[in-house]
Amino acid sequence: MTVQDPAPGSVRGQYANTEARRQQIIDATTLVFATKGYTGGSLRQVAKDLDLSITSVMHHFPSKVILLEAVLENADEGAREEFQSRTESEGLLGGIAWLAEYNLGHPELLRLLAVLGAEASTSGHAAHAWFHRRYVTLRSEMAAAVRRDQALGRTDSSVDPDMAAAAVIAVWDGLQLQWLTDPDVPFVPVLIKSVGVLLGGNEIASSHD
Amino acid sequence: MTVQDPAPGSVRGQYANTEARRQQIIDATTLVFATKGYTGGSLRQVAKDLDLSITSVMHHFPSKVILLEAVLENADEGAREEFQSRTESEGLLGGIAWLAEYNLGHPELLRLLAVLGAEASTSGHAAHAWFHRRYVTLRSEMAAAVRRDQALGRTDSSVDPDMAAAAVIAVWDGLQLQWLTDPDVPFVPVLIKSVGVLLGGNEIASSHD
DNA sequence: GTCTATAATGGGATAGAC
DNA sequence: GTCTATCCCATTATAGAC
Repeated sequence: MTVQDPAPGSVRGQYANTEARRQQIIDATTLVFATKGYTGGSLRQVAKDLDLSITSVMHHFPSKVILLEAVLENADEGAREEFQSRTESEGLLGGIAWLAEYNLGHPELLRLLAVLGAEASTSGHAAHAWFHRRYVTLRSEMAAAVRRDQALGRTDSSVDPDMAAAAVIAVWDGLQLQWLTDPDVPFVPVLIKSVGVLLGGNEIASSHD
Repeated sequence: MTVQDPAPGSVRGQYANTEARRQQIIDATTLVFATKGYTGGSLRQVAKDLDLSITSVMHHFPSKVILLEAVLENADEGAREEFQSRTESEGLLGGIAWLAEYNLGHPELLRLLAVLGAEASTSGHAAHAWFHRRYVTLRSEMAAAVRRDQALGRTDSSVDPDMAAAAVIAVWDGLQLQWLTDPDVPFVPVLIKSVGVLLGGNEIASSHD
């Protein structure tokens, strides 16, 4: 039982403000970490962007690491559910096509995950465990989607689901990085085409030509 | 004409030491930047690792940015030539297979490029131009290799060289990141398989099964 | 070519007033 | 919940001794 768990019927009183502030801080920090990284980004910058004092920021998030975790959770939640439902109804390729388009509208989240993901690849990093777990989950979810598509006859059964999952996530990450570095790179078309090829089908390739 | 360009016949005298020191500093900095990033890495740490004073380091590299550029050049030079010659003689897939194995022995360089590449995706970063140029060059070299393979009949002619180049680089970068985060990920097999599929051939797939 | 010393700036975190 | 003030440590960079 905590203050985040008010009695039923409560309007949360003063805590409504707190929730709004927390979200403001998370949003501002997302931008800062996305451009400077975790080690390079500063709470001072976050506070300045929000016209707050650094102590106010630290009132809501007692340490920089705790703020980092909140930022990561927030970044990943956004499109997860919609992606899952699209993947189930339209197949993996359909889900990916939707999410790719969605991502184009949120470059700061992409950059955040790219920058922090690379930074956190060293085992000592504050966010290493989070990203490790994220990749494991992502690969297994995507492999499951491939198997489902195979069972439904939407994907060639000769494809190895685990290999395909790792490869699809890899092209995705890699193309995003190229696009973030150079916005002229045709992110979505190349991704769709590549995923189509990796999943063993070329129906999409022909419908795209 | 600079001090790095001594008269013919010269033994370089005292400059031999300088060259060795420069390389030591570059190597140490590579490790530091690879784990902490550019903004997060410090010259203090570099100096400490080498048992030098920070001013000695800054004597050889007047600023942190200049040191960064030296580190990047050094990181990328290593295997470039061998990769090119392998690609010409054995085809793109052969070159990639060799380089992938080579890279497994130099995780710190991979991590450096991954961390800095993501960090430098924002246009204001000190190394942004370097990575932008690197991607452009890489894509065009790889597209040329695909065209050469196609002319020699080593690769399906229906493959779009530019798309394939971007996709191959992407799987590569993406798989490396997964492998850096989790060494259990079977980097080389998945890469070879994926590149084979992306290049339109499945001869390798069958020889691998 | 390498050192000590120092400057000026910016980092995370804490204490206590209101 | 937000503030001011403060602590202590790390950063890049420069000047000058040897």
